Amino acid sequence: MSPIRARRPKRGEGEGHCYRELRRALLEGRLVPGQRLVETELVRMFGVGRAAVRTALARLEQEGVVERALNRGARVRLLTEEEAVEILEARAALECLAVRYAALRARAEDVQVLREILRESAECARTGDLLGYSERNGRFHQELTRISGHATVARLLDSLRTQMVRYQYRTVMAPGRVERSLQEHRAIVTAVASRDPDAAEAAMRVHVGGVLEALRHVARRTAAAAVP
Amino acid sequence: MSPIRARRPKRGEGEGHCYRELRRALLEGRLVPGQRLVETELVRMFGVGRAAVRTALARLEQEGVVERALNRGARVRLLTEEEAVEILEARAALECLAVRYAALRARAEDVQVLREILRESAECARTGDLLGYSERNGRFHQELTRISGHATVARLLDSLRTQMVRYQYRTVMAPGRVERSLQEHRAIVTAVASRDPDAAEAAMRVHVGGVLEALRHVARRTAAAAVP
DNA sequence: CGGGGCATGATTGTTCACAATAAAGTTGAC
DNA sequence: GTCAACTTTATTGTGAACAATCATGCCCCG
Repeated sequence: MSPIRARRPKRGEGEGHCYRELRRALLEGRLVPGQRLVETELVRMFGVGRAAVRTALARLEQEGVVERALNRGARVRLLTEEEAVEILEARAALECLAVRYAALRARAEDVQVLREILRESAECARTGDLLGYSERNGRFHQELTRISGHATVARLLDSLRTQMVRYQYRTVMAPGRVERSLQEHRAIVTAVASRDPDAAEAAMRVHVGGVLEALRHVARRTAAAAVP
Repeated sequence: MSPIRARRPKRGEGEGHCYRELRRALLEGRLVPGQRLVETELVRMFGVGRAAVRTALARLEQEGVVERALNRGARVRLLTEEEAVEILEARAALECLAVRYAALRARAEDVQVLREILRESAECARTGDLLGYSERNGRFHQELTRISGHATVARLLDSLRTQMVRYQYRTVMAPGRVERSLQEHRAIVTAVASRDPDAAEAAMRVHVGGVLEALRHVARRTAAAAVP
């Protein structure tokens, strides 16, 4: 597919390299759900051995991003609407926990970073740059989990966010969703800045509730379009 | 180590077989944290190829049960007290979500199963069978997630519970913990039986709060014992 | 014209051998 | 006796070949 490949990775970093590259390709949308992942192709793409590709795929399967059928290879997992809702619900529960820790542990510079992302988000919202907003949205949540310092929740959230990649930017498409999302983000930052874990969790709960509603709305619209 | 091995698995089930067996050995305490997992030994133990062992280890690493260092192989991951607390917190958040769904979706027979586990737990508590109680405790939570019908949360909880295996039965050792745990379980079943998600979540929150406190207590005692 | 069986190709699961690396053990000098 | 450099050994990472399985296309028969 893409004959351009990075330099041949050294011994020992083959599997990790393949894993990270596959993950990035997924996040950047270069791999669409349902797409087959043929091992020999990945070998050519990443310049690693088949064993490395194989274990990387096993890891991605464990993570829930890829599904493998016996003797039939791996493909990018396709989420049903129910699964997307489930993942978002799990994310919600964990993001609430994370933001609580973030409020407890945020340093002044962390709040500065959040405010900067907020500023960029507002700019994107003003100019109608939905893709840019979606990217800032991702960065916002990622930054919050980083600030939380909660390694376990961070790991779980990272995995869940990767799985949601296909729906991520579709949820902000709902009319008026961007403005509400931005407001909700502001509320979260305010709570974190004042080191109030309860308020932070409450604000996050409102936010993820809004995202869930948006997702359900998008899903309904998609379903309606599919049955004319 | 254990030369007794199950029948040679057929083609295609090597990796899965190895993964499940390793996982079971971990849960049954036959593998202790810090223990090295030499690939050739596992090959002999499970009668599968080294490639299968390799990918199984990769999956277990992704799951957080095993850690691997470059060129130095895999070993059962050893949890610090902080990590144990983190995992328990993540579990708490997800168990609350799961029990909410369980309350919404429980059928009459599901409640019967829970009541039966409760009965057995009470018997164990009465006779002072801590190990038996710990096992019923595990079954109780597992059953709740099954009833929830929430596949995503079930998967995450399963993974987190596996990681906690070393601390699981130590938390119930705290004096008086068994009785409180049993009462809390009863409250959860009552809420689920009356299909009240809010009450179920609240009861679960109390329960996991108690477990967390017990863990912190045990950890403190262990730390005190380590520094005489 | 349609469908079942059969060859064919593509792709995966597995095995083996080999190179690379880190840990342990050994030797030797000071 | 101790420490450093070297050797040995155990174990992992990797590559290539082989076998098993699935998908595809074809042919022959009805």
